[in-house]
Amino acid sequence: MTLHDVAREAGVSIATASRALNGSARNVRTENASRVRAAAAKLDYRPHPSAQAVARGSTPTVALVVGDVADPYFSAIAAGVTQAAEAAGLVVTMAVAGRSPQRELELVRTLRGQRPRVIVLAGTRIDGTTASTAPKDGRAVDGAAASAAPGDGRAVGGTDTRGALVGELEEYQAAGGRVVMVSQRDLPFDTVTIDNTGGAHRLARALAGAGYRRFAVFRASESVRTSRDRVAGFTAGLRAAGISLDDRFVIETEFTRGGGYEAARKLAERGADEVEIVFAVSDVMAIGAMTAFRDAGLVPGEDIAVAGFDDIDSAIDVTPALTSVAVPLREAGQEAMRLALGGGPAPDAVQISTRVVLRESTPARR
Amino acid sequence: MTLHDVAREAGVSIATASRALNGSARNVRTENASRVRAAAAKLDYRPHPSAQAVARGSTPTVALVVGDVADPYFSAIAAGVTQAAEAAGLVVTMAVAGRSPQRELELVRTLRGQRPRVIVLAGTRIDGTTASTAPKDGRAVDGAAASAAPGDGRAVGGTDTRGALVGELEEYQAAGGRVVMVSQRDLPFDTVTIDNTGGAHRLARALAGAGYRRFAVFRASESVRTSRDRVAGFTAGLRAAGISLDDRFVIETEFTRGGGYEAARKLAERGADEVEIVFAVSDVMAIGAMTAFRDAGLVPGEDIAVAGFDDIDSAIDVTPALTSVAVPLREAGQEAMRLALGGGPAPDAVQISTRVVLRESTPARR
DNA sequence: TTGAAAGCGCTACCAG
DNA sequence: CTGGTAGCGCTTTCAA
Repeated sequence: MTLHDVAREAGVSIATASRALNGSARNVRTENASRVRAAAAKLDYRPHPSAQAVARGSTPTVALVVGDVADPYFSAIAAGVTQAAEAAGLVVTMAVAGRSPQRELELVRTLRGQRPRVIVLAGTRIDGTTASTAPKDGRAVDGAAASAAPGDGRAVGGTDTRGALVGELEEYQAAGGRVVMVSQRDLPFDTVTIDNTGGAHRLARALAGAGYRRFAVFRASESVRTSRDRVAGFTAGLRAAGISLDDRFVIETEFTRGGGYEAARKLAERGADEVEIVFAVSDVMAIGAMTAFRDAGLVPGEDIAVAGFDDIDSAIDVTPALTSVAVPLREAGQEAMRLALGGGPAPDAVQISTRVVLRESTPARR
Repeated sequence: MTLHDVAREAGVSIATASRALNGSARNVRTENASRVRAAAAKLDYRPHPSAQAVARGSTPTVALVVGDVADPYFSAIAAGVTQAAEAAGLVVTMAVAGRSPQRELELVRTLRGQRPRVIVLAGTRIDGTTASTAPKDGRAVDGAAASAAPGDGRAVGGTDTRGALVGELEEYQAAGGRVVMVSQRDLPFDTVTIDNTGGAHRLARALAGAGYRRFAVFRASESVRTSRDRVAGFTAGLRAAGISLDDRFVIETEFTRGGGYEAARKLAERGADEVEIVFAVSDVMAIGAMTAFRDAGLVPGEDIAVAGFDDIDSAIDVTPALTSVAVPLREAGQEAMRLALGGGPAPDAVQISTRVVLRESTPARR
């Protein structure tokens, strides 16, 4: 079952057998090649990837680090990466960072040991690698100081674990590995980003076009870049349509279903007559908000319109169906592999575009 | 950066360094051991898993085969497996079979090459490994003929690819590997199953207890074991409560959202006055059904009650919130690892229990 | 306890 | 084009 056996069975040297089975192109006489293949088939030979790895110095694998497999956000990306990787003959090894920067660093270290061809980091949507367990007071040290422009939020991220991570990845890259970040820009690696700003911009214009004038926005904390970008794009879109957003109706809340519920409850409580429509920066928030409105006696889509962002599956399951912006996460994953496999020089970047989907939660006015 | 360097730095032989860092227990003088560890730390040494693998003959990994990462059913299982595996210091490599038995076989072959410690197959919920691409006429040959009792549905499954798969896994197991199947029983491997029958049974009793008497059931094709089990459990539960199910109201449809919609549409069309409540064998079907009822002018939860199975996230996002049976998929994944890691002799089995969750879609009657 | 050395299975360089 | 053969980095007898 080893190459040795195959070679003997085929009556050639082990070197020839190796070449016929794996090595570079046509340097084996066709006849010999087929004898080897026959022998391999007969003996049910399977190459030993680890042995190949130690001999060549790298494994035909792509290491994928996600925050949480069960989160549709990550699993959609994972699906894309897996699909593209398998098409390229690469096996995916997946690790879960659980939104902890330390864990992420640890994993990258371990994974590097496996000598994968590619490392893909599908980070969270929070600034500074992942920030949920990071100190909130901003005194964290950022390892990649040179490029940490003040005010862009990158300073969040735990005492130097971010710097260590970047260092680790840079070494890996210098040694010939490919690194791709999904939705984390500003790092010296290939990057796939999502067009949050543009999508929100177009959504705003579409809603303005549908006749809406008085908007409310439910957004997450400033440190959530995704939220920030979406709000920025949305505001700009409104402005382009000649509409201004009243600060009183921009409500900061959690980036969760509960957050959306809470914000809507508050809004309904203090009287929502002045707003015709709510834009929540994510679908789960929007869905929570719809329930809250209903609980407060307002019928979503009639008394108050609601729009979200992400176009998650349940957007069409709720009543009324939710207007949203579709984010092709799976494509983002595929694109990440394309970047990794395409030869381009390292710090390359592509942006995945998003698409507005109007549904019954935002009926055209009049 | 190799063991060699560490050994030199510590002034010991490479063999000693190996023993100090990885090998079996206390056979190294404590002083030497700590010197080696110090050297390793100083040099930032990272062992090369592939080299270890080729030397020892196995990798500290668990190979996980799922049908589709983006499907919450699989991603929840994957999350559990990953969590437990990481806790045990194992890396997970994931492969996607895309519901094709051939692909699954191919993957197992490839994965075996990696010499993983464990192989976990999270099969589909269809009989015969995966049946979607299998012939429908039942003339398929089943490789594991001996145990293929007629009528238990196992005959479905593509010309011997199932037999080949079993053979492949048996060889692997004989060579010391551990195999665990999730939700596929009747195979000579460790198995984690979901208590579909019991859950459905309890659901039926709970609904009977809430005052319901006239039931309809939306089920999938007979070849979908999950559906079959749930229907069987449900029927038994009703019987236990002294209720019988009218065959006219057992509707076979697709195991999808669209299937649920279609079934409900038909039922509403021919008049649903005779039924008080519909049990759909999955939540997605139930949700589709709710929409269809609404489209037909019936208010779910008022004019007609609806219950599902799985307790997917959106069960609480729909209106009214859906009564369902929670299936702890993540735990199933963890349990799979526990089986694999626990020493028990191979064909062991555990069942994951399910829990009824009553919500507004099935208000108590009167 | 420790070191020397024989592999593990495969690749790739070097002569032929 | 092909066959030796020297590694790849690590584990594990086998003596010492």
